[in-house]
Amino acid sequence: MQEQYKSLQNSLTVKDFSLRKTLLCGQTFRIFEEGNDFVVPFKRSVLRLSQTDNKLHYSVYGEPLSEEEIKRFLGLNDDIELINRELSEKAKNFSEVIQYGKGLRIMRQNPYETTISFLFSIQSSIPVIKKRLNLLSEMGGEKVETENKTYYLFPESKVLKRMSKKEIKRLHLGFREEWFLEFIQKYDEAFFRNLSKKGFKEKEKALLNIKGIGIKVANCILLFSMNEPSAFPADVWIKRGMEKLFNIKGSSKKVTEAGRELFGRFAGYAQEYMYYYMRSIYSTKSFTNKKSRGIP
DNA sequence: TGACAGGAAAATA
DNA sequence: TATTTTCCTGTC
Repeated sequence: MQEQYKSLQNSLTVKDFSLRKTLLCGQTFRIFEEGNDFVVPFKRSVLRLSQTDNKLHYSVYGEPLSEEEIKRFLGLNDDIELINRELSEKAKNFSEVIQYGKGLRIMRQNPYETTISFLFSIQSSIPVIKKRLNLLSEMGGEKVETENKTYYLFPESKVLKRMSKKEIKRLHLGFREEWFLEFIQKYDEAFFRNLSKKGFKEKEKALLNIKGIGIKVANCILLFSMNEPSAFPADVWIKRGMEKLFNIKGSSKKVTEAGRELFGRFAGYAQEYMYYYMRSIYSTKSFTNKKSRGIP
């Protein structure tokens, strides 16, 4: 049993930041709501986060984390004023979309975990993806205790490599199962650490080489975990948005290329703003609830 | 309870 | 090279 650590509650001052939007805009899946708190496993720790106006409150369980690690994780180092200014200059009539999603940040997540998350996301709704990832973590991740609940870290590659086919069947992955089995045998955290040092095209090519990863998932991994803010994943919502706002339609590849061309180096932020905007306005599902509306 | 949501790969044109 | 078909699970 590892030694458990809990920090005192700390807080840091934030500007143009919405914790809720950032965590609920589809870039990350393993988030747990406890009242006003969000509990998020990260690295070898569990973070408890909450926000009041321009204060972000956090405590850490498991292993200690520096303030800098937390800021990087939540995209708090991004120059959001520069990004928003540049995006509204590049695309006409996009200010309303930016205004709507204001506070969203692109997170910097672990690429190994993010790759598995988006492999699981193929042809799946968010609640289904969450269920699979949480079950996988309970099966192979280390426990971290908090006051009222036990959480599980995302499993390491060495643990997943030892998992039996029978155990993996419990995830109900369907046609994704053979991609996952191949992935955990062939790849590990070190592969992604090395790949992260390369350029955009080389990263994208290596990701597309993984069975089960196409243009959309590759761009999700680049954007959410490989520090490539120009990546532009085109899912159904982005396709709807690009058609509605700019009359651009076509395959995922075509829409991704058009989005990167239109928005430039911060296209990923445009993508997240558009995703949030389209889902909030057009979704009939729970995403459009009171909670996610109009929060700072 | 059957329609529907959700991407990649293989097959086909 | 571009388009169509097939794959599977969970939800409402």
